[in-house]
Amino acid sequence: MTTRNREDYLISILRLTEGQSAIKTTELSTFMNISPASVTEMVKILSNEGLVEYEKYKGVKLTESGLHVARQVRKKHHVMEHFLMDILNLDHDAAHEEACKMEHAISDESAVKMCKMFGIPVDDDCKSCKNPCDACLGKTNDSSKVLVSLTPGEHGMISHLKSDDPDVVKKLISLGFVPGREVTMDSKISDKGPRVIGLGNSTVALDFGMASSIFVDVSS
Amino acid sequence: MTTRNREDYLISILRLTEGQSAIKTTELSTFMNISPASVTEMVKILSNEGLVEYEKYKGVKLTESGLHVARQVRKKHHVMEHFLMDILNLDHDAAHEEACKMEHAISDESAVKMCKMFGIPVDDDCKSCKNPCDACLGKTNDSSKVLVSLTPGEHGMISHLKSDDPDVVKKLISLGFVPGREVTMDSKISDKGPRVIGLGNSTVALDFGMASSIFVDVSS
DNA sequence: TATATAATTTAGGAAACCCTAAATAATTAT
DNA sequence: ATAATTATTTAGGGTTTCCTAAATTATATA
Repeated sequence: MTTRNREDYLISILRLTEGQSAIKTTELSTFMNISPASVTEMVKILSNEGLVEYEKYKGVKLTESGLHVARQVRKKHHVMEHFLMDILNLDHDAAHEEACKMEHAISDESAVKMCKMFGIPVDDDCKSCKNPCDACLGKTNDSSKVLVSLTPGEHGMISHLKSDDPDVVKKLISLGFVPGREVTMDSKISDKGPRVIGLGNSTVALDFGMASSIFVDVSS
Repeated sequence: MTTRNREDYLISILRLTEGQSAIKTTELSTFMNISPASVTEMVKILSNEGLVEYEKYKGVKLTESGLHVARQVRKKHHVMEHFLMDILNLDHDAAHEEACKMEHAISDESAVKMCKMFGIPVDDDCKSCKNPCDACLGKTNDSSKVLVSLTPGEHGMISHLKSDDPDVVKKLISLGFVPGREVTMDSKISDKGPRVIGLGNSTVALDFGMASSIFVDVSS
């Protein structure tokens, strides 16, 4: 069970070893603003716990398990920072500061859920991550699917419309595609082609762009 | 500057003194699952810092300033617990557990923002609080109006979200409707019909229910 | 009221981190 | 290659919290 402190050491080491293979304890000490002596002491402990590889006078680097822990924590940092900046509107410095505390308090599970919920973009951790979380892959928790992605026969209720072009939304509404209505995917010509959609008793054909602006909660 | 630990002591004392005026160190010890000796020791420290009143063999109670700190922390606990349960779908026990850690990591400011964001109902702390936060009063900013009530062309900043259905809030957040963001009422189909809303560069159509859960500070 | 029991506090110690100063190893310059 | 300099580690201490065992005070019983 790694403590807050140990986690801080690990992510700092991760940060500094990016690119290089190992760093000197003095570098770490400067980076973390902790005396060289304390760093040496801690690094020996982390080494005993199998989280880092350390050779006297040579340097430190993370082991596999240390890397795993560090990445986990850093991912938590990113999620929290995102939450604080984009949802609670803190400025970057304040968000970073606070995320440094939160990253140690949030559970793995909650962090993943938050990633999913906010559809957090790929963070650098996941570039080299063996099993990146959904969030890092760009998925979101929003259960609704874009209409174009439905297969013929699938149906559901329109949850919302979203487009960069206001005219598209208005046009859709004027066609009767309003949130709450039932739609069915009838058929499609091609992947990027128009879609034939069942809407109430009528059937409407929409081009790909329009159908990409409709989000539906699919019924099973 | 109170540490995590001290904060834990304070909220435990708050919890146990509710109703009574003072509690015995042994009670605290049982409640916190910490040895009586350690509690006595800590209580002396808290007393020196002016956070509790303590008389040997008599008992402990919070001072004004201790009460203030304890309430602040407990408010944070409630907000986090709410977030974890209603937004991230943790069950109560897990949420409580995790909130016990988060409550020490989140800043006062962020906690207030979260209260506002979720329009958290009055929590018991604020009943006797001298300056309860807006969120606790349930009065979410007089000046804010429900989004559905805006007339086309009106715009403003989202002040908070509030709905009886946690899924609605979640969905709104995942769509980008978070406090602080600018929204414009574009058009409405009918009184109880969906609304077309400008959000950043995109335009979204939401059904009446969703749009009724968004509160905005209208700009003049 | 005197004493047995229970509650509470003091004493002494341990673990996690931090620090400064002194010692030692590594590096650089002559 | 050797001395001077710099980097790193060891030594010795300090703080915060925790614990167990022993001492003390309060309470209850006879």
